[in-house]
Amino acid sequence: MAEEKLHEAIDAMKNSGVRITPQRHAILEHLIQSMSHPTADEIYKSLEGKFPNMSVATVYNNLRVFKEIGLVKELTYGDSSSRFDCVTTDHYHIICDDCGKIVDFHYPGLDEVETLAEQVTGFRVGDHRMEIYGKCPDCQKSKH
Amino acid sequence: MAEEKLHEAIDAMKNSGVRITPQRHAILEHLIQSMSHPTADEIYKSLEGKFPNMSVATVYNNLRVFKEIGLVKELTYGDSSSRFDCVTTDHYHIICDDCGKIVDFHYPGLDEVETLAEQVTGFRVGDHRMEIYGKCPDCQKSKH
DNA sequence: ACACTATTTATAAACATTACAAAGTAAGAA
DNA sequence: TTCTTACTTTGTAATGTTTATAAATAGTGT
Ligand SMILES: [Mn+2]
Ligand SMILES: [Mn+2]
Ligand SMILES: [Zn+2]
Ligand SMILES: [Zn+2]
Repeated sequence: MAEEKLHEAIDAMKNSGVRITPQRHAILEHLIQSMSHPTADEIYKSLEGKFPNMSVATVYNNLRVFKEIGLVKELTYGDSSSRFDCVTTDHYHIICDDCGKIVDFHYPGLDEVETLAEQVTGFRVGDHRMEIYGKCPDCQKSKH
Repeated sequence: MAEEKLHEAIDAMKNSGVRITPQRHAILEHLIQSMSHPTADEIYKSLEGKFPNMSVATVYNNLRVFKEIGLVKELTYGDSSSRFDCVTTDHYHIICDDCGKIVDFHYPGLDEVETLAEQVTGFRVGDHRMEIYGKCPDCQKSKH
């Protein structure tokens, strides 16, 4: 399943004329296998073992390339650094205020809100984003 | 109306034991009168004339103070710098992809989504955020 | 006026991200 | 396979926003 997704991603790169380098392969693999929403630096650190000489700029460069060909989405929250999501199908996120955990969460698109916004503001709507904030089950248990 | 809002803000500061300084007064006044969502640096630059010696740190410090006593909200988008909103009643924003314009937009809270997310994820939900992206009327006209 | 504390200022530091140039490499052509 | 070339990686410097720090300043209550 993850294997399959990686192959699809590599095909997408070939079709876009983007070269497949060992670094790109590893970054994609990490994104797909981790099943999380890592920061550029987390990816960089997780690949230190395999690529002791890889530059952090390479991670940033390639995440941008992946974004451009639609392989990943960038998630920008208030905190310092962006996170990256290789699940590009529409979904929302719910985020723990205490520990920062990010969990995927599906819901039909908010078409009504988009339509109303279009009517009220005169904008031509293209997209929207939504996140929900709260306390995750683990953090609810700890009596802090 | 803006005058009134400023007075309310000053009262809130008094009640919170926060001193009223000329800088704080000016920052609040700018936030209220501009009717926009300025960055810290935009506020800083707009007050250069009146306060040639004001430090940019003062702007950041005071925006944090205002946030703590609930006078402003910080808006963090993907781009580099935070924006600040002195309208603290619940509302959403629609943002132009081309020129960055931010327009307020009212809609009943998305209670359904919050409830569903709570059930599906086990999180205890506290809050949510949503923005809509599109092309503003002005940018639609220009044939770029 | 005095004392006390909050605030401002100037500056340096932190941090994520991008820019740049030189060295290295993937991929197609010969 | 070897060659060629444009793309990629690397190392480092630069950028831009925000925070930390310490000394100077200014509100506030006595
Ligand atoms: Mn996700
Ligand atoms: Mn607003
Ligand atoms: Zn948590
Ligand atoms: Zn616009």
